[in-house]
Amino acid sequence: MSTQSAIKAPFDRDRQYAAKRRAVILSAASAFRRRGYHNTSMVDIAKTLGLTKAALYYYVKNKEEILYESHIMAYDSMDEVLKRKRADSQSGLNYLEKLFREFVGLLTQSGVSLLTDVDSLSGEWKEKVLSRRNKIERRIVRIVKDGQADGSIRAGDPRLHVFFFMGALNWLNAWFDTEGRLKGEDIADHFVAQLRSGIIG
Amino acid sequence: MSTQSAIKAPFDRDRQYAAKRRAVILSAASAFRRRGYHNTSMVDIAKTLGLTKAALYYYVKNKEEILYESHIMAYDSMDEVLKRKRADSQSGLNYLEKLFREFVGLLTQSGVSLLTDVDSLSGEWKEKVLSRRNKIERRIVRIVKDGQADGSIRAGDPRLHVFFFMGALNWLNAWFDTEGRLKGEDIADHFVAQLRSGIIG
DNA sequence: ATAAAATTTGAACCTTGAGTCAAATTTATT
DNA sequence: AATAAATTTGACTCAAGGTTCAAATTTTAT
Repeated sequence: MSTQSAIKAPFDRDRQYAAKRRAVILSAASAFRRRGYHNTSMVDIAKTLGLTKAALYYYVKNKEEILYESHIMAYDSMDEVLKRKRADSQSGLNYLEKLFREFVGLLTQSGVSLLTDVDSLSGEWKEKVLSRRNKIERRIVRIVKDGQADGSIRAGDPRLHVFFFMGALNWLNAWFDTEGRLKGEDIADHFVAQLRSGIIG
Repeated sequence: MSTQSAIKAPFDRDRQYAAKRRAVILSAASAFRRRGYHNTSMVDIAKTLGLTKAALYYYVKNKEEILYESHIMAYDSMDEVLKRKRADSQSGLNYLEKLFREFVGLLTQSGVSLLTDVDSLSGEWKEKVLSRRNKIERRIVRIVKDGQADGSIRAGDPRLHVFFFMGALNWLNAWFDTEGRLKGEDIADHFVAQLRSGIIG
């Protein structure tokens, strides 16, 4: 046990730390989504976790970093979906449907939130977040274009197609209530259907 | 002129005052939409109008009142559209298309903004704004139901139909740039088409 | 059991920005 | 031109909340 733990112990420590840091960010992100960034104080975030304001600074440089990391986490999740679903694309439309369903799942099942408070980030951080968002948006636009090429998606400015249903996604984020009677699966079904018939070729 | 102006003068004063107050709110609303409520200071608002922070308080009780009034103005505009378009409804779908086009017009042509910072309002004010929003939402849900009854709109939870395309509207509000190359009319055409095919019966 | 490292805290500090107010300035009235 | 009313301002107060840090506490390793 001694040689083992000598190696594992610091590793576990790091894992503990990382897990706690992650918890801080996830908890904060959820509050940001519900109440907004500026309506959520560091004290609020700390209290939710049973900590003191000061303790947060052991895990995080400042409040802005929390906001930044919540954005990054959301985009990481989306990237993961993008990557995971890449293989099985029958047609552009089919690919898009699958993606959209997964995205709705992220927002309703997992605790992922798309945040809108990008303007509360400064300089560098803001740029990074915006560039991540643009990257994803461009990838989706690309898929729409492919769908238009293979005839599965109807003509029209692909960016406008994307803006339309991405708006639905962002708005979902604002009204969806985990406790509510509407179940995530049902919403996904409905949204995918509406996406599909809205852009089918 | 003397008897006339004796009557008109105070009236004109009031009009001046009201016009200026309105300018304060519109200008602030535009800033709120772009940068967010909390990222816009009273000094910012004042500077845009060539005034000093203190002068704003001659027109407005406090910052929150500005946010409240911007919300109300937006909903007034939407109510006006709702009322104006009521008469000529062929079918539920047709009515909805017209409404949606007008709404897109409000956001792209007129300076109207749908704001999301409801949580920065307190108690009474928050309730009033939410009740206005719900009222409009219910009216639109009602139209969708009518459309389902007359067969012009396809089945499915009407609230989800509404959430979907209202999301597009709210999101439009976030990305649309008055200076950009996309013209309001084109967006309206595209969005109406997508709305239509997304929910047609 | 003890020392070292990790974690958390209480009590301050500091900055930002909202709101106030008496005085100054501008505009309207006679 | 003089006066009154309306409008704007500069200088200030004040509270909220983010951030810091030395000390206290808890956890881990020997």
